[in-house]
Amino acid sequence: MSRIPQPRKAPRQARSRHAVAAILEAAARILARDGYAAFNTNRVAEEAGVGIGSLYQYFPNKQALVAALHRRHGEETLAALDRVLADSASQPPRDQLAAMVDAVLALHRRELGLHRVLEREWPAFDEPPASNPRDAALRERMADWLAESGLDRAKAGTLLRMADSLVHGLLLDGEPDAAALEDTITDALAGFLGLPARAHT
Amino acid sequence: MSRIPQPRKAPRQARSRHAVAAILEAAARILARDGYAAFNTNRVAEEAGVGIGSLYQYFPNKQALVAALHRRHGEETLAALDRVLADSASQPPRDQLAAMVDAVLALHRRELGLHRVLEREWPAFDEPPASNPRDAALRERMADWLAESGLDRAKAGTLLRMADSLVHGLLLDGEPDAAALEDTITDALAGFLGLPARAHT
Amino acid sequence: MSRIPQPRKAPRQARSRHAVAAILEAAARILARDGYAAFNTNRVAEEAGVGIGSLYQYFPNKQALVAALHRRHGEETLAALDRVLADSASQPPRDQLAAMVDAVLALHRRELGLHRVLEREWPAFDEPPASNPRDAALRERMADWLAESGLDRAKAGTLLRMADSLVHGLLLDGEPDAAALEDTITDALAGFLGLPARAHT
Amino acid sequence: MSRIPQPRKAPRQARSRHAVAAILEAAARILARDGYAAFNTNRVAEEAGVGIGSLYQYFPNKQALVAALHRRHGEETLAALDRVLADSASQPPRDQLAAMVDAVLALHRRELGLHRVLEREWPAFDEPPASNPRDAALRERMADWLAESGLDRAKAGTLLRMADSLVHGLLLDGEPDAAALEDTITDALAGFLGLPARAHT
DNA sequence: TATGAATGAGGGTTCATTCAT
DNA sequence: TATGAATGAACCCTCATTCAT
Repeated sequence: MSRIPQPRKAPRQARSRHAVAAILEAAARILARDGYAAFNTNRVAEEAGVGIGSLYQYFPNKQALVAALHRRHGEETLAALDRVLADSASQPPRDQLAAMVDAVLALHRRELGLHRVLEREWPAFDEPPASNPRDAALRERMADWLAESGLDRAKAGTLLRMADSLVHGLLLDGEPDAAALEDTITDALAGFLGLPARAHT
Repeated sequence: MSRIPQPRKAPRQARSRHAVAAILEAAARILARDGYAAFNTNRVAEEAGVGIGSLYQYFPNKQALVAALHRRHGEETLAALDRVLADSASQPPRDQLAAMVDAVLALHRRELGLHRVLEREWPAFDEPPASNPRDAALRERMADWLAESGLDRAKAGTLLRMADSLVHGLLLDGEPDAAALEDTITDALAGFLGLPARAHT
Repeated sequence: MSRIPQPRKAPRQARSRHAVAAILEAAARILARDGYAAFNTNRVAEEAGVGIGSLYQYFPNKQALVAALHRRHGEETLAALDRVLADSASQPPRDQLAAMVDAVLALHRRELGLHRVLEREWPAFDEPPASNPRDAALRERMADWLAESGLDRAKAGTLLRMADSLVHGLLLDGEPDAAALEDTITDALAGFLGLPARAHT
Repeated sequence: MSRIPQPRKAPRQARSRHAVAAILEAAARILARDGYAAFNTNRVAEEAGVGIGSLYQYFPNKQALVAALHRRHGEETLAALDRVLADSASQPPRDQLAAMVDAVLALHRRELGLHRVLEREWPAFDEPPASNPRDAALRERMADWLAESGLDRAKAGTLLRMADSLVHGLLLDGEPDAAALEDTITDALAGFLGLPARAHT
């Protein structure tokens, strides 16, 4: 119960890669549609159109499935932020921040149900969720951006966790009228960073 | 799986009230100490020194136990905020906000493990967590305070969820050096509310 | 995988004692009739007319079932030997030995199939089978008898293992014509102990 | 579950013979090192450096693997006894017997772990273990020796089973101080055969 | 009212075996 | 001929809940 499990073997053949993808898709679908309570390995295998044995050939246990989903989400987030930073290089920090919030929110809106479960019902692992290479890369990216913007590098970690918490807390559980969410979150993050308030709203 | 279950009967006799309290204590203890995975009704009854049958006399099912803990937490939060508002009636909004953040953080620091589980591993119920009388009262209190402080009443709901998200996201998963957490969260909330930044830190 | 499991709880009520007995009976029956391959906990529970959950209330796992059967066998053996020694106190060692062999063989003939499995298919536990209080008592009894008979106390352990091996090896796998088995085994044991050969055969 | 399976095909080419040998080696190694619980066909194939499909080309099923190991052991025993009888042709029966016991014990001491499993955890087959050509040859050899030594031919079968039981029962489960095991077993066998006790010990 | 023995659906995981490549 | 991905029956065990006492 101590290590976050890794995929058992890297799928090398085409058939395998397809199976792994199908399993992950099915897992995400079930998690999003029915919640963690309905998420069991037999169901995932069935929904993936794969034998239960095949599932266990690529994932050593149930947790590894969820871990893989998490990993995928982290990678998507990293890619999105990189894109945003590249596209908004010349803008003032306040606007860059807003653009990043926009991007992350868009990412989460795409798979609301899944992220709700991923965030809220992740069965407790021992390891703090933030101690993986993806999150480290994310932190590094943010720290660089903060420095370039004349802000405090050291706030990167807290900024990320703050953003994550707000996205999940406000988007996932929020009322459906959460239209101005981008502004809401951006204002809060800006407040934390000490950026000036928007001119007027 | 559709309604949040209520306690089956109000304990009217002294013995009953004692049993209910013991059960709730045991539940909180197990959740805090061992996590949701170890939280099962037989264990709770045993730890409470009560027969499993008795547990089901006061709680219709497992979820009702967790719901009761949530309720208790909501009530403590409400009481704490009331106290803070009464004590800081004459201060500027920024300071009142900081005092409230302090109080809520103190509340959570007291039972870190429990709140982590309560927040993160609460099995999905259908009902949005915010639709109960306690949360409504909390929202009302905040709305009143916002109005008195010359701010936007309508932001009460978002403010509360934001505060909750940040407390959990930063305190519960945070690094141990979370000393300046009060300032961090207060700054973010102030940013959201449009309050001026602190003079300097 | 290191300790031989003990019964989970001592059955205190009449109903429980009955359940435990039924489970043990069923386990013995299945082992004897169908072998270890067919011995699974669900089948045992079914054959015992008991829910699988009840089985696990009294036995922490599958091995504990087999261990309990072993224990029972050891106790029966001990009782039988005590009886024989009491009944043949005045006879010469050679005859006492023969009487003991007779008794043990009779014990095994009663439940041939079960003992075959118990002896041969016991899934490897880490603990050497002989390190339990029952076997210690058995060894003690034999050592005393050897001393009283003017023989070497130290041979008790080997004598017992030798007897056990021969009973199982010759009776359980033996040809059906194993009529003179008593003499065969007694002669071998007597040979080991240095007792004079029978007058004539 | 009714017939002891034979190797599916005799390996005629060099490559095949090598594969079969590697598989058998791996099987013996796993059995000796990790016990029957860890003995599964996929693991054997992997340890042998062979595809699981190849394993099933030479062995129709798992049992065939164990059967082959048994066969190998029988052949080694037969060869060893032949050698001993040839070398001790002129000695008295008692000494020849002791020499045979020595040889068999030496054989077993070489692969203690393996034989322990082979003897104790062999999953029940229907066929009595003694009804194969190797055992028949062994019995024949013993019967001839008994006759030459002026003893009862008919005791060959029992003698063999007795020897086998004692070797396994005393050596495999025995205490480490089993130094005098040769004498112990020889005395017992001599007792059974009616040979005179050793002069003095 | 309190108890706790009994239940059994359900779920994670293994592994002998097959068969397409 | 050799491979190893795929399979799924089977099995051990948990735990929420009931109900006879």
